[in-house]
This record gives sequence, C-alpha cells and structure tokens, in this order.
Amino acid sequence: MNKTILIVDDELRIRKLIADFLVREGYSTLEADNGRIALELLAKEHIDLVILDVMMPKDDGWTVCKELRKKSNIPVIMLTARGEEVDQLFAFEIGVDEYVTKPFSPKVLTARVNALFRRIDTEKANVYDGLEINTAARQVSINDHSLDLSPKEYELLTYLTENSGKALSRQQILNQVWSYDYFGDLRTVDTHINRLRTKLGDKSTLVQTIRGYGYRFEAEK
Amino acid sequence: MNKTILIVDDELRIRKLIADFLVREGYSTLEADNGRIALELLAKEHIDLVILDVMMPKDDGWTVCKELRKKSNIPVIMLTARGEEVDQLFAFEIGVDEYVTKPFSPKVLTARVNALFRRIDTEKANVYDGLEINTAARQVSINDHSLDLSPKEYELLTYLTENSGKALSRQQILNQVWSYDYFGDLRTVDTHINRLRTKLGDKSTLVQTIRGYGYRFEAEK
DNA sequence: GGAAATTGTTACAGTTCTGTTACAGAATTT
DNA sequence: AAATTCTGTAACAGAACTGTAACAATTTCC
Repeated sequence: MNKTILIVDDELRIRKLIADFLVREGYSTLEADNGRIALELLAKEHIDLVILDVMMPKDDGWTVCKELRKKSNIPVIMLTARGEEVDQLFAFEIGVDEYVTKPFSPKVLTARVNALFRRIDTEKANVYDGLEINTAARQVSINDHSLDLSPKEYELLTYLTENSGKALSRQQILNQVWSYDYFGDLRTVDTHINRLRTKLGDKSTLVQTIRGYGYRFEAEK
Repeated sequence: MNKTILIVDDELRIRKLIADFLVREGYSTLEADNGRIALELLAKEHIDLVILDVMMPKDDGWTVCKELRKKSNIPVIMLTARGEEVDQLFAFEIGVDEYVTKPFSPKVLTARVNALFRRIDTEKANVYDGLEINTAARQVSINDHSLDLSPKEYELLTYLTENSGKALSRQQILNQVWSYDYFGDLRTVDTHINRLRTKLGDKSTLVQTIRGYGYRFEAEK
C-alpha cells in the first residue's frame, strides 16, 4: 500500500501544488487547512508523514507539531518562509525532522520526503533474518538466543546493519566505528569482522566481503 | 574508496568546521579558499560533491557554480547567509542541488550531504536492459540474480556504463580503470572484457567491440 | 581466396587480498 | 593487584585476481 502524507497548510494553492507532486511520486495524500483538522485526521487515518506549514492563522505549525508529538513519532517536515527566523534547537526539541524553505522547488520537497522515508525505514528494520538488534538494551540475539559481543563487535555490527545493503569500505568502517582521527591498520577491520562472524554462527553470511573494497551487511530476501 | 567532498569557502574557520564533521561521517575532504583553486582541484582530483559558500571576495559561489557546470555534473550544496535573498529558480537553473542556511548545525549539513548522496546513489542505480548496477551496494545483478565480479571487472563495467553509447579506446579504458600512469599491455583490456562478457552471460552483447579502436557499452533500445 | 591485422580465448605464473590464528599490551573487572 | 577480557598488529596459508603470452578465430583488405 502507498504511504500516506498529510499536508497541512491554509493555502489551497500550496496544498494542491504539493499534493500534485507527491502523487506523481507515488504517494497518497490527505489535506488539512488548519491544525485542528490535522489532529483529527491524525487520530483517524493511517498517516506516514506530515508536511506542516509554520505560518497558519489558527494554530501555527509549531503548536500542531507539539500536539502531534504527544501521540506519535510520525516524521514531520516543516515549511518555513524565507527569511523567517528558525531556532534549530527549538525545532529539534519539538521533533521536527526536516524543513523546507518556501518558495521551494518540487524537486527539493519530494527529495526530502523520499530521503526521510528511507531513513525511517532503515531505522525501523531491527530484525534481519532472525538476527535481532535491540539498540535500547544494546543486545543482539539470534532466535531469542543472546549473543555476547564485545563493545567493538557491537558497534561494528550496528554500523553494518544501519547501512544494510550498502558497500562500506574499510576506511569508512574505521572512521565510523573507531573514529575519524584514528590511524590504525585497515586490516584491524578484518580481524573484527572475523570475530563477529564467528559469533554470528550460521548468520555469518549476512556479512559479505566485497573484495578489494570492504564489507556489506545483507539481509537475504 | 571514500567519497571526496570539496569545501569552498574563504573563511578557514568555516572550512575546518565543515571538514571536521564530514570526516567524522567517513568522507574525505579537500579545501579551496577561492573559486579559481576550486576549479583547478576539480580538474585534477576526483571529487564527488562540492560545498560552496555564496559570499566570497573574488568569484562568488554562483560564478564558481556556473563555471563548474560547464564541465561536470557534480552535485553542489550552497551555503547561504540567513536573510540573504535566494532566487530558487535562478539557483535551480544554475544547477544547485541543495542549500544550507548559515549559521547551520553540523547535524543539518551532514544530513543534507548524506541525503544528497543517497539520492544520487539511488538515481545511479541504473538498469540497462535487465542489467542492474547498484553503486551504493557495489553490486551488479541480472534479473535479481547477483553477479560475482572482481574489482577490476566491476570498475570496468561501471566505466563502460557511465559512458554508455560512447566509443572508448583501449588506451582510454586503461587510463581510467587502471590509472593514467599505468603502462601495461593494451590487450589486458581485451582479457578483462572477455572475463566480463563471460560473467554477463546472455547480456554480453551489451559490450560491443569497435574494431581497431576499443569497446562500447550499448543498451539496446 | 589468401595474407595480414585484429580480436577472442585459454592457460599459467606472479601478485594481491582475505581469513585465520597467535600473541602481547591495554583496558576492565573482580 | 591479579585475573579476565578486549583489542590491535603481525604472520602465514590459501584463495582470488591479474597481466602476459600464446594460439585460435574472425575480419579486413588486396
């Protein structure tokens, strides 16, 4: 089923413009011309993402977002007017995921939406073919059988899974899992991959070698 | 190999700040404090993305971007000052892919960069008559059946596909896929083409021989 | 048709790369 | 402080990759 995006803006023209391009990208859309209706829709409908204009006559975007956040972790993209002061820390605390400055090109908006969904989707998938990663508990298990990973092994595994399906070079891995100013041997990565694979047992095939490049985590289809 | 980002800004402080966070994200960086040096670096080095400050004393960001666009399709992120009027249509025509308003949080900047690369990478996930090349995963597949290519074979194939429809001489291929200072036998290219064709199976006809010259990748219409 | 040029194919040896293990020092726990 | 665990490096063996050469097949040109 298509993802549904709720567009909240008091201007019909803007709503239609946005809806037009999102539909073209393959999304379903809902519309609300004020905060109250937006919140009602959120309670009733299954909505995957909200695009929210800051400037609205009744309740402004910030208020709607704050209300929304009490009930949901739905991603929010804010539309801000050019020149409008935006306190990024405030926005972050409220739980805005992205902004787009008006006027915007449809290209930019749809790109943001796509990128945000990709991010959410990858964050959600914490079970890979029977390998479960509980980030809150910092615990990894295979078929409810807990794995005893060292700190580095855990960090390495989560970096791989967070970028599941992507080729990661040894340098990239070293930069991320160790640190950007760590100047160690690239082969260190290999050793840790080896240790990780050993502990992964028959799930070790999830960690694929890319010869001459690095590694890739891959949940088989 | 890491993606390389060129940072163009006249202020050392800003450059270092940006470079710091990008390196932490696993990118390599290059720096230029003016447009001329930026263009020189672009000609010499392999650069995947440019971050460009609009306000610079010699050539402003727009000029640099326009020059750059004559020679390359590298994605560009513009740094604009808050309150600075930006004509988005103008920027779009010049070929700017994203902006970030100063002052910005590193989080916002790196998020933009990551999102842009994701977009580029997924756009790049090209399909040629059933042959799919996923550059992010560094993976090639035919009808969802993954091919096991060696590093050279992969590089060769992507070089061919990136120049799809163009005749490439053996020397040109050797210069690009090997390196410009590699002095090997031209027939080495033939051998690798042969290996590649073998692995491509019934898609091998995509790689055409140009007698007396070299090869050409051609997606049939 | 036949010679020359060009390309396809295969084999092989040298090189590079990766998996694995061992070990010593560092960090952590007891 | 001792014991245990963790970590980074080095070393080695085996596997994969690569470049060259030699020969076969094909195309071009006379």
